[in-house]
Amino acid sequence: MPVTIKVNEETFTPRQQAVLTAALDLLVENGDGLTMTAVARRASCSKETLYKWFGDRDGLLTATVQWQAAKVRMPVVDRSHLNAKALRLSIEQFARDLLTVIVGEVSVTLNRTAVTHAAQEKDSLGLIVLENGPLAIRRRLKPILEAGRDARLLRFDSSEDAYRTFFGLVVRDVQIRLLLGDKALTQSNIEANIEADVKAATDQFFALYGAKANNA
Amino acid sequence: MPVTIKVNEETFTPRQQAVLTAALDLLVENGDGLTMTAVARRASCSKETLYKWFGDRDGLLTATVQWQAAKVRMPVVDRSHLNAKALRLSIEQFARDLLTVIVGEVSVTLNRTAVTHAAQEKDSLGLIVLENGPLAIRRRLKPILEAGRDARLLRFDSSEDAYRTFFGLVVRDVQIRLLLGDKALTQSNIEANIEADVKAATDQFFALYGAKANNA
DNA sequence: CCGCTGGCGTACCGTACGGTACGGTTCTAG
DNA sequence: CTAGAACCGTACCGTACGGTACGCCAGCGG
Repeated sequence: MPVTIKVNEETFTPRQQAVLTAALDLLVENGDGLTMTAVARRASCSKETLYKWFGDRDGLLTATVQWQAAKVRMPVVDRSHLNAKALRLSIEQFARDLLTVIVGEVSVTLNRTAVTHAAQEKDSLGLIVLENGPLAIRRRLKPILEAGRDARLLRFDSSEDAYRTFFGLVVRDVQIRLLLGDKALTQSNIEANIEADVKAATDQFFALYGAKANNA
Repeated sequence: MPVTIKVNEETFTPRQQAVLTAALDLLVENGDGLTMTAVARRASCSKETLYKWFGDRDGLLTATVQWQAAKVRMPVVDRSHLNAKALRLSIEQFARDLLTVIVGEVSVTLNRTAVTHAAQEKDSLGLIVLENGPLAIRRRLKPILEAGRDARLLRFDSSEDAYRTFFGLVVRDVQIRLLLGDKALTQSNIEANIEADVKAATDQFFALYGAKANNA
């Protein structure tokens, strides 16, 4: 019952990772209709093993989400020599990574699962996704923004506000529409426009927070 | 089995509305742990009646979501005489309404339910929420934006892009964090800042799309 | 007063699924 | 070769819940 909280570098054996992969696949395919029996069959393992390793269904779900979420690694941009061009490229890269991740099928599935979970006062999954999603972005983006400000390339009072504006400009209504299953947003449809959207968002961000207003 | 699709003005009797209210209350309280038995008990009606009226569980859920979603009515702003001040007030009002709705407990619950539903290729609820949420905003906002453009108060190529930017600037990361159950966002916490956020978003929107850049 | 319809309450059924038990098999250690 | 651990496969149990059946009462037209 007291499932060992997998804090951070919980190392899963390859076999366990295979199980988690199977679980994730099932999650992506069948939505939250994830069955212990189904996972066991897909992973060619016994249910007893599942319970031995992960405690219960929630434990398996948590491990899966956590394990996958931790794999999303935003590239760290170096903020050593910051000129205008480098800053812009960094921001743009952030926007690109953010959009690419959010649009991905895995991300949509994970977010849906976490939201579902949060709808039953079991907020553990929600917190994990939150931590590895928006908050991770924030942690990584803020230093860059502040470096930009120190270099007089950006202008803002609160880096928190700047980050949230950035998030809004990039994500817009895409994520919620994907979560709600908007058929008008096909994968290919979005991916084709990612570059344009990234550029637009970056332009807008600099228009709002650039030290000198640039009317692109 | 063929649940009659409640297209639009499906008039529910007062008794039925009471049932739907009960269902909505349970949804808000217990998340998606909505049980037919629980609804019947709460509404003091029999399960048989529920099935007679709504067909099955999904039918009840759909009716509830649809009925509630339809109650969210954005005030229509008159776009007869558009000066800069009136336009700004309209936009601001939109931002305020949008944020207020999105932040509300009912909205969070409905969106969570719809997302959960969408996670099981049953996208009906997702479509309903989508239709009455983001898309409703879009339908109502676009004419105003275009009127603003025609009056040379706004400048943009695509009203679609302008709408989406507006959405992003207003909503930012608030909705997804609420859906994921972020404890740092308490109801009161947000509501206290709504006015400031609304003003900031409006300022930013006009900075990006105003005919003349105003450096507020 | 009689019968009928609508709806309440409850008991009931079937099933799906979380969780457990157990026999059989492979692998490793000594 | 033997003992034991790990694990697979499967059968099994308990329960929760969607959905149905039925008995009962209230209101109402005749």
